[in-house]
Amino acid sequence: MSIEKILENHKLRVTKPRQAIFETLHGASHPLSEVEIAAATPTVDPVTVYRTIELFLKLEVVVGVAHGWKQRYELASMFRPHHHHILCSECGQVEEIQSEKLEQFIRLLGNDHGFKVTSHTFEIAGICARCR
Amino acid sequence: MSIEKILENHKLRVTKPRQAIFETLHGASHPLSEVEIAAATPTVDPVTVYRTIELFLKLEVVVGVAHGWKQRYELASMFRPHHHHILCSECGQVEEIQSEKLEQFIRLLGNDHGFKVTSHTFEIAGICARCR
DNA sequence: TTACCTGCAAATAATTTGCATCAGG
DNA sequence: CCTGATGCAAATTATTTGCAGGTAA
Repeated sequence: MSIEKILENHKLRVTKPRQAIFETLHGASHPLSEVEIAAATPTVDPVTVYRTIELFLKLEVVVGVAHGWKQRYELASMFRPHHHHILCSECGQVEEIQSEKLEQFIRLLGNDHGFKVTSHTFEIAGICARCR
Repeated sequence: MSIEKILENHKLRVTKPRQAIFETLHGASHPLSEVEIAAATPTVDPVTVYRTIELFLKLEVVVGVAHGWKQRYELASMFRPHHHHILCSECGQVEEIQSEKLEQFIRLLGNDHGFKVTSHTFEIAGICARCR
């Protein structure tokens, strides 16, 4: 599924700025703030960055990520393999977690509250086998 | 463990503004932004709110919570029964989730990777019953 | 007393809004 | 075309900084 297809599906226009902002996010190795996105996409007016990120959030093309004091943004799982992380607080080692059981559990949890789950954030910290 | 004790343990001063901001967070039924905290604590200068939230984050008295477009803050689990949030991306409504099954699931997931789980972050977003 | 904190003022930066124009379909 | 999207300007709001005075320990 491409960003162009998604825009078309929602009867929205495929424009240069939207593609440029998508490319910036696609090339990023870590989540970015709006200001960083604007700085990395100088051909696009910062105002348009705000409007586009808001749009991308609605379309679930990007997701917000807690980043200490502030919030940052990265492409949603649709554009990256969906996974979570488990971090060793001793040695800093990070492992990826993929668990269909977990994903299913989360959907059910939402159902219990009458919600249709569209996204989630999930990270674990602990002590890895070697550090114990 | 009280906020006063924590401040003392870190050789920091127990002041009215810090207690007032703590009380605001303690009385809140959902995560608040800095501006909301400032508005709910009119006896304290907004500048002090910023400085205090930053301090509380360092002391892990509060934690950041992703809230759609922006970031909000609430007391850390030490001060509240452990829970997570489910957010309606339409109307912004927030509900708390408490599920011992989920907590257990997370511990098992860590075990699978050889980790002893010490903490985790978990938030869901979706569309609530009313907005559907 | 004596640092640490706070409030105030003011600078800076972030975000939103209105509107004329542009361009995708 | 014709409507949605963009850029520009400008307003508004959020956040940071410096400093003088206040207050907890």
